[in-house]
Amino acid sequence: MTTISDVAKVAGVSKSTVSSVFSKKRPISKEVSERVLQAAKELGYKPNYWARTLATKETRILGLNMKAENVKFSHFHLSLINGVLHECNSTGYQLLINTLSQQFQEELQNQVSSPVDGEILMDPMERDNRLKPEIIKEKPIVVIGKPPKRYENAVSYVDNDNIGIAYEVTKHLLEKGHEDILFLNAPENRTVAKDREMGYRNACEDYGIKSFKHIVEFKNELTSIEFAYSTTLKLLKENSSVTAVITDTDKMAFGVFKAAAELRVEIPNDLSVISFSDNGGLTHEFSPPLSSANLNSELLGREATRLLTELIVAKSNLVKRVVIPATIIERGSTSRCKVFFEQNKQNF
Amino acid sequence: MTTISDVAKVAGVSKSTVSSVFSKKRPISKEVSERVLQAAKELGYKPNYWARTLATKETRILGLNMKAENVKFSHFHLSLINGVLHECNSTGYQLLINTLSQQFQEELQNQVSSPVDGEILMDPMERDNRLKPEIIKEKPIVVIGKPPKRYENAVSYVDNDNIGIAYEVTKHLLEKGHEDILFLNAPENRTVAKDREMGYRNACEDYGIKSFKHIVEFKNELTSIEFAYSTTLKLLKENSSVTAVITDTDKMAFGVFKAAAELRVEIPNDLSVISFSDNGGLTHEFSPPLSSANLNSELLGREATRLLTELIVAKSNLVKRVVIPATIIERGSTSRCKVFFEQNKQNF
DNA sequence: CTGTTAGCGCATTCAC
DNA sequence: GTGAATGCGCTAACAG
Repeated sequence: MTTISDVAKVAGVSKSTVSSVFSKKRPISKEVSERVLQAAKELGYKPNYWARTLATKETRILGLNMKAENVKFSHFHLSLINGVLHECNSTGYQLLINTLSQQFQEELQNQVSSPVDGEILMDPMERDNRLKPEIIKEKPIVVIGKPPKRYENAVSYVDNDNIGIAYEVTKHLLEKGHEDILFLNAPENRTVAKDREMGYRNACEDYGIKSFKHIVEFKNELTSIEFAYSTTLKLLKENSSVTAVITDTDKMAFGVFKAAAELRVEIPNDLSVISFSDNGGLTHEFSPPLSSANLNSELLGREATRLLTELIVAKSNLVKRVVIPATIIERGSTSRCKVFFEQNKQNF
Repeated sequence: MTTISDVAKVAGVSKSTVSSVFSKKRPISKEVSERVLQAAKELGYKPNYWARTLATKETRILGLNMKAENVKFSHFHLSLINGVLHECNSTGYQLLINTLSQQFQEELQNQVSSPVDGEILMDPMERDNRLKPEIIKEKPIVVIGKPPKRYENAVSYVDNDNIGIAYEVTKHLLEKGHEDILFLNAPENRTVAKDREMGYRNACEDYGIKSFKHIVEFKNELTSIEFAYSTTLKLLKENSSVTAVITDTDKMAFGVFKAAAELRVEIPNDLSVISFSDNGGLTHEFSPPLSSANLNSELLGREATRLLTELIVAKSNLVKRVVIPATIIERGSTSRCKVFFEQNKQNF
């Protein structure tokens, strides 16, 4: 490996001159500059990333931190990353993906400061040990999704309006005449769960529905499909008054479809199904195709990155927030409530 | 920022002792170790990543290098990355995604050695300036796909058996009685193109077909969909003897479907279509669903990572190669050749 | 088992 | 414009 000293020697100049030629941080005469470049080329010299970093405290690397539990990228992550990379590319940052388990990182040998200038945190949890006052102060962090309540004013984040989406999704069903809507929400420890529950409840209340007792939390022993399947199956058997289901993800919806098929309940005729997110990119795989909200994940990624680089460049410790709009896409798994319209036949 | 010296001072020991407590690279008495840890905790100390790297020459970061032109991750990349991350996770590496344009990286201010221990190179091209003798010798590199011929024995790579897949795909059509098969191949500058052409030609020859003149290279001014659309349209108009099309990607197949629809040519009755790859994850979006090869991209990513870490750990400069199997998945866009079977009716 | 010393390769003062 | 000296924070080799 050739170093800056080698180049300096060959070019007959000092190390600091070579440094300046590459960094362009102070003017160098054209003549000297060319001599240095020539020497560098001959020796195959490139400034050493780590040494430079150690001196400048800047890595020009952005981090994307995912919990190792969900190390599998879904469709949601895919387009989110596309958004992130798009921004990185235009600002000259590289992206470091960190999916190492908390356990691994906490082992003594692996305890190291992070090699990034700032970090995007995905999938925030209610109790998330990636978020601590010490850590937040160390370097810029942008959360994607809603941070735990105690950090809401302490950390910047980019999120959808989950309360609003949940409201709209529920309203979508209510306006089709559904009055008994099952809501299969995200696990309780995910920060989105509360917002979505609130949107759901608000909509029900606004439409005079009192039976929003069907909120069910996901149990971690089962996969989300199994959970949705067993819960739906049980409910449909016990309580046939349920005419619509809202699921947290398209994966969950698979479980609902499976349960419905088993009981010969037709979708959407007998049961409407709609999902909050199209994380898995599976909406088209259903028959009928699954109605869902579109969370605009590419924009989520883009704005998070933009915000992060802004904080880095400005060396700012401001706390900012960006809300990304979401839209509902009807695909065929939701329809008017048969029961309701039969009961109210005389009114039409 | 607190450093190792601060901790050493507070704990009343030397720097190297503190270092060893964290790295565990030499035994430290329990008593001292606890005192150091205590001090570290009080001060909020973590070893500095870049200082450590500068001293050890190890970053424990793997690079994934994509050309910036195709900075958009497709489905193919998604599962490939899942494979890469899976491996990273079990070996404790982090993943640095580098999509910076060649142009950016070549500007003087941005010239830096790479911050990774080794790199995976995607989408190799015939003339690829990421592959040069100097670079290859610097640190371990694993190419995904086929490297340019002159580097085939100089660099490790993981690839599908593209000749074999192309042969099988073509054979698949030939055995259904198709004798005039259009092949919309990848752009000439992509290294896969030659292998696929060879497989196609071999199959045609083995089946006594001489009209394999329909190989068409993609022109860069158009999108692949436009290219496929216009080429197919033109050909179907001029030369209706074409009864089957092989496309490089599922995206391309969209163009074929579009052209067919416009001419009221029915798929698969009048025209069979099959794609080499399901890069876009779109195969199910077609009606009928698109038959295609499955390139096993997750395995591609996993094996590439495994190979790379092997080379890094062994400090080896061996050149290795891994071939990942692919399979053909029939989905409905290919069928027996009507023309052929009508012509040969008497034989059945 | 622990301390001392000497770099790792670069950027950044401060002189000239 | 350029050079010399100093330090970034850590590990490693040697010594005890």
